[in-house]
Amino acid sequence: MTENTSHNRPYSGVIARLKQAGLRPTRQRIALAKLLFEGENRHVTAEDLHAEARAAGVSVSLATIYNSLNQFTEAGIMREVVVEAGRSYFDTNTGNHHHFFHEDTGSLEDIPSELINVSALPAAPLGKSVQRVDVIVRVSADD
Amino acid sequence: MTENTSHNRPYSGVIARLKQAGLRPTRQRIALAKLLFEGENRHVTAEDLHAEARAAGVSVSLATIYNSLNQFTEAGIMREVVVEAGRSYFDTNTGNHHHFFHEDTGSLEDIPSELINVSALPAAPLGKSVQRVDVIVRVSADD
DNA sequence: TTTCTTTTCTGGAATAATTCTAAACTATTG
DNA sequence: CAATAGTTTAGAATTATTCCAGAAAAGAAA
Repeated sequence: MTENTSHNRPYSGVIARLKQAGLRPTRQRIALAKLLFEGENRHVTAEDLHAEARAAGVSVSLATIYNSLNQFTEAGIMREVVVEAGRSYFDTNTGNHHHFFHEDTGSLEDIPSELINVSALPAAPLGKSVQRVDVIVRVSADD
Repeated sequence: MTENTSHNRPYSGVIARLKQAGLRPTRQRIALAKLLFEGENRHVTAEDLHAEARAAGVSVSLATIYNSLNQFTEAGIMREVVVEAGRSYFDTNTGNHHHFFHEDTGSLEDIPSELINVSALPAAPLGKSVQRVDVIVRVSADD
């Protein structure tokens, strides 16, 4: 019987996940998916992931890192978080939540959505619908 | 008496405003400040403002646009809004408020802070303080 | 004014993040 | 296994922004 939880699990779990997302489980996508999805949720930039892959002995081009992160995002198994002009972060947590952005270290930290209460949203303009509400709490070392 | 149009006023408010911000009122800063601060609040990119300046017959280099927007932001008379990786918006409204981001047109719209209620914020991590809370409501045309 | 000092402006080069391209490669299907 | 459709790759191209070093302009002083 095949295990099918989203926890740590063998090789095949990541493959199933890619297939379900409509992506061919290639050598490089499998390697990247393992780095990203086996373990805790994470926030990475393309460069981060590239360095990590190389450190893990996986040979993947930077172009493929970008392709994969974008495909994972389109497929809904990751999401993009924009906090700084000129750099994109990708988040493996696709559930409803928000972020602390540590301005001094450039790192992100999840805030569970229950902890933030966004209410009384004005209606979306006519003919438009709300895609998502992002709350970014910017923190930095005290003055 | 001299003319008193907003286009041709030697002592328009912008000069005072620049001085108060600790910035020398130079020809190009005055021209840009007039475009930005005389009238309604606005959201511009560097390219937007550059095009607008040229259209208004003001000759300013793009480097100066970037310098000025960054200086205005540092001086606290504008603020930067990050909604899309790879593009910076600058907002003349420095008060407490939030934004609709129209994903299809790439434009921003203010949401008065009274209309959004962000509560129960988790405490900022130790030794850090909250710089700002940004709420971005992403909207796009209905499917 | 005239001169001096300091700040600002500018075009072009430099940088950084990301996307594009076209050829080489690989997974899947028959 | 061979055909074909999808994927990867290195490097070129693109985009947004910053850097640079000389030229111009602003403020202060004489």
